Amino acid sequence: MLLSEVVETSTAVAATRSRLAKRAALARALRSAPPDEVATVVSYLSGSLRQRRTGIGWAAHEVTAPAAATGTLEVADVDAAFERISALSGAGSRDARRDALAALLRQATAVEQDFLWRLVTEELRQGALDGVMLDAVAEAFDVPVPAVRRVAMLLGSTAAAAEVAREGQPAVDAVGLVVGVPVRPMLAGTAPHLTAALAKAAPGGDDVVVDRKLDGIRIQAHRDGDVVQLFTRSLDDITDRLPEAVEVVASLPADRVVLDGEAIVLRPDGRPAPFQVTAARTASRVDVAELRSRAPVATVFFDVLHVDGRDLLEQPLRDRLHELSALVPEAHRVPAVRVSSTQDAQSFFDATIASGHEGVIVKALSSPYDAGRRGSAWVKVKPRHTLDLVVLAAEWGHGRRSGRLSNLHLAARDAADGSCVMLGKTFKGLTDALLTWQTEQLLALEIRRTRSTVFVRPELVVEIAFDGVQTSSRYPGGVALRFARVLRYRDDKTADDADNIETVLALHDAPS
DNA sequence: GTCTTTTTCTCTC
DNA sequence: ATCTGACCGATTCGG
DNA sequence: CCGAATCGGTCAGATGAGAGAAAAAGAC
Repeated sequence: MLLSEVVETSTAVAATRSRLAKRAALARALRSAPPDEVATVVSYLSGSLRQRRTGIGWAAHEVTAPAAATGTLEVADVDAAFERISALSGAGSRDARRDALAALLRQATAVEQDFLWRLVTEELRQGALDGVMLDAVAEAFDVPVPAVRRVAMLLGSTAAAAEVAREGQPAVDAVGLVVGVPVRPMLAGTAPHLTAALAKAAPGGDDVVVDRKLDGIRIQAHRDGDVVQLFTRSLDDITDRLPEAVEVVASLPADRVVLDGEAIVLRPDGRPAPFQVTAARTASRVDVAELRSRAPVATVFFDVLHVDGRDLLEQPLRDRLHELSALVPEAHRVPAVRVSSTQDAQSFFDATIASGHEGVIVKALSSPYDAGRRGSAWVKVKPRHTLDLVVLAAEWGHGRRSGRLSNLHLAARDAADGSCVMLGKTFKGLTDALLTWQTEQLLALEIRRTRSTVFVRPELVVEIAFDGVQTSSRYPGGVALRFARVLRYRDDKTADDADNIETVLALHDAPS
């Protein structure tokens, strides 16, 4: 299949805002793709290359090449080119990658070059990604959407699901969980407080379990006999980085098992280490033995998807938890309670926060393991902090925010001298109306600008919600806000009324 | 030529 | 990660 | 009973923080 056909489809998809029309256009392209190219076409038309890492990013935009007059590039050639590029490493590999990229771009027309850049940078912006593509696969090959969703979950990608779907429903139905092949993890929705979470997860007052939410990294463990593998939320294999988790899985009284859980570094007193400590530990690939002795990870599980030949994905959580408690000792299970009242849930939440943990996840006991979407069977609740901060600057937005000032630079006050201490940036929580309003206000306060940023007199005060304060080497106060988002502007406050840096530092739990 | 610092990318949340 | 706006199917409302 | 308004579930897109690894660039 020609790349130009894919690009034409993408253009058609981008041209309409209707999801049904996008789906129809995508389905048409999938039907005309040859069998061995379906997976690549699905990948490209949902905004991703097939290669997980290419070593090419924003900096490679320096690379330019004259455009070809006619589109003769085949999808398979593009995939092969990126396969070669992603295999390059060692000294001089950056230039080798850029040369290979330039060679590819020379074969592409101007519109194809643009499409390839958007693929490489993961910014296709055609209004359809994996979710719409999944519907399109179902339409193209006349298979029910839930069946396609199920296969995409089991095989870990919609591209792999499409290869099966094109063979028809019997092939789709024959797919089961394979121990060793990571499953897309089930995700949780969010709620502002417990009452809302309970209403969302158990609308009819159904039974729920409340899990402690640990601030570590998600781990999916597969064991087939002596072979244990660990995967992250994005299905990266990190088996070699967490030997202590491997040992836990290897010690379980089952031969073949798939578990879902969390790895987290705990302090000697059992309280959680700051997230940065767990993140650094789980990201390190060298000297794992040494790191293990300094920052051992605790491994705890909260779900089980397979035990000795039995797939449990479609079983209700109630039954899966029964299997989990029979298989995994309590020390390696996430603390959880079954609650019959909001008060019980609240006291578990309060105790969880008091012990230093992140929050809770409310789960409907009747729900199957439904991966890939952020449904309402699991709902997370975390406490929220707020501060009134001064706006120091704002950056021009991109895409649907272009022409408006979007990303705000935020600062607390230093009471000693009235100066401002920057704590981070945020673009979240802004409505279109606020975006327009703040652009006008900030331009009136402008003192200087760079290409991307407008700096202003520090007079506007904005109320910011955030999850916590973390150690920072980038910002002058040595701390930064985690997940900052705008709640509202404080027209009633001046910069002198904004919160002080001391207030922020008091919330900081320094790593030990 | 070797060691240190900076940049870029990829990953977690 | 969080958040807003948009799309769409289902349910409720107005006449 | 039919079309319009409203609601709830999802999706896309805009862009945050830090840390490690690898390669490039700088210092001498």
